[in-house]
Amino acid sequence: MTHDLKESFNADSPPAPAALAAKVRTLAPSMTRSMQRVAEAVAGDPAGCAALTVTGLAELTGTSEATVVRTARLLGYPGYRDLRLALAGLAAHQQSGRAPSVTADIAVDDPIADVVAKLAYDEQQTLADTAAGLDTVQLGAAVAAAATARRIDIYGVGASSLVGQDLAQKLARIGLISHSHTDPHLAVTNAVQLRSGDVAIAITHSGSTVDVIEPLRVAFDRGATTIAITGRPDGPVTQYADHVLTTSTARESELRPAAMSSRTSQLLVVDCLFIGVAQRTYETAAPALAASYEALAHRHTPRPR
Amino acid sequence: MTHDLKESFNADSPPAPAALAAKVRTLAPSMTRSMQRVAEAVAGDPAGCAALTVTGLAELTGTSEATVVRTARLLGYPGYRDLRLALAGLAAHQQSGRAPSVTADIAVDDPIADVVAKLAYDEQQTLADTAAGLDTVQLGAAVAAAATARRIDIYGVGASSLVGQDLAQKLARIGLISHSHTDPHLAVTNAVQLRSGDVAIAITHSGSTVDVIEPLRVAFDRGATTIAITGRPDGPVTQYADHVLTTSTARESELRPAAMSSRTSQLLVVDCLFIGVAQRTYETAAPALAASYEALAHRHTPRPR
DNA sequence: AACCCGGTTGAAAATATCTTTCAAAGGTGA
DNA sequence: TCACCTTTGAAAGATATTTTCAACCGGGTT
Repeated sequence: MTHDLKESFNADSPPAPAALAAKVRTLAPSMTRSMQRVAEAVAGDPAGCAALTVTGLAELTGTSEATVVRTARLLGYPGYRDLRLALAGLAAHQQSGRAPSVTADIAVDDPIADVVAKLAYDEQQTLADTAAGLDTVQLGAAVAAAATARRIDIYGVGASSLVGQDLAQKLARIGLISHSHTDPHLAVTNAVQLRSGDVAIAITHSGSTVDVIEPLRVAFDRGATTIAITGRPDGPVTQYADHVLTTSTARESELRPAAMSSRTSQLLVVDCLFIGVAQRTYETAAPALAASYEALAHRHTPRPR
Repeated sequence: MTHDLKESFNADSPPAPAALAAKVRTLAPSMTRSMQRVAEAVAGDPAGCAALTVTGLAELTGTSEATVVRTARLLGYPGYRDLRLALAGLAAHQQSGRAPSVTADIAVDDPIADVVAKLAYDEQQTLADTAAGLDTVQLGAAVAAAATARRIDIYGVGASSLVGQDLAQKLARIGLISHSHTDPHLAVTNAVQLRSGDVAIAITHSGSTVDVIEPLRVAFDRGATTIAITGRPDGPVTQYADHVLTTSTARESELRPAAMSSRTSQLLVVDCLFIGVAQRTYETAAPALAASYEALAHRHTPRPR
């Protein structure tokens, strides 16, 4: 049983081409120590690792062949051989794209201009990783469910609540009935009302925020279609999710909390979800968008005289 | 002597990068019949061949393993294994050469994968534009004011309110007193309380949202340091702003409302502001960040696996 | 035509590489 | 502390690659 589950988790993400570094970061928390060492080596020097045999890589990382193979499996490849091929591809890919020098962590004494550059670069990277790692099949399924939903409930607390509100705002603009819940009690209270044909969306970076999992579980039990937007596709929240949308996990530093890049990543996913829904409900979405724009016009001062 | 030595001696030791097709053509005449068949297959479909084992390629070309290895040697690789790695790299390289179509607008009938790519690309572009257009002097001044402020009030409505909340959340995490106001009446009511040494931040993409301008004006009149984060540096809001931080305005389409990219841009500015403040208040910010992280830990379920 | 000979080819053995198994080491909670 | 579960690597087992070597082919000579 557990074995089957693991298998399906690995299988749902087909051999990644360029999203490897992102995937390593996403999966790192669920790895054991030695596997992390291997993953680190692989992400750090794809070209170098591509030149190594299992034995070589095992020695380099101070682990065993078995661990190397296990890591390759966790990253979604059938075995080390295939990981190695992907690595070679990645290396070639990196060769063409220039790697800028702003990759360093943000330090306390960085001048403000550096902060801007590094932050912008990091967020761009996060976007690229997220896009590369997003499962379009899952996304498509989520879009289909949301587009035809009777109502859409969204759960998120902390930084994720803002993402939930953003989505709710946008969905409301195209005439869909959606609500973002922040209060865990009210969220559960509302979730009880859901039934088949409704959609519930949980947003949690950690994948293990109880305040968000609980309402999603209730919605799941009531027969609603459930969607999880999380950075931990192996986290508890996915238990109750019909569709899982994975956000990327960027490296964080002391000054740059993880919330920052997870938010960027979540927003991209949410935007994609929104656009997808807008496409499917174009007939009603387009006029609704235009109308909401019109309605807001008088809230602005007439003209910059 | 500018001519590349490596290239002229390519037949010998160095493994070919991407010039494989050319090399095949050059060396074809000196190949035997079955080797030509192998070389042809390899040059014709690098990606496909990279997926095959020696035996597979031998069968595909109707030859033997030995011939495949011989061909690999002739092409300059130590053996088939290395040819295969090069092939994988070549395939990835070719793959990357096609992506200029993402610059187009998002259409109603775009497949979901295109939506993801275009959206990610657009938001990356927005980030780059914002970073390039941000006035670091103004930012520095804003940071200085915020870092020493008695309290920080933030005004934003609609999509911008989420950005304001995001900033308030983060500032709270490093121990600063800040509040994000959404209700225009309450915002004004609170603004009246401000005085010199306080900071007021208005966030509005259009630069002319009355609900946001009004409280900023009040704060300005009361002597607080005022900051405007806007996409229209010539808009009415800047009248009452001591420091103006400009966000970028990306082109929008019917399906992609301006709110999307303005939000991305605003968030980057807000993040920069936050990091800047965190740097200046590092002594208190660092422990506060750590503490808030600790406090949240128990809100997650203990074991993710 | 029959024969020889250098070059070409593939079957199978030899080797290298990858994968699986399994028991010991390490850690965790009762 | 002990029992239990997880993690780990050594070695056995399975595949893939390389090498070996004898058969084969084609053309020129007797």
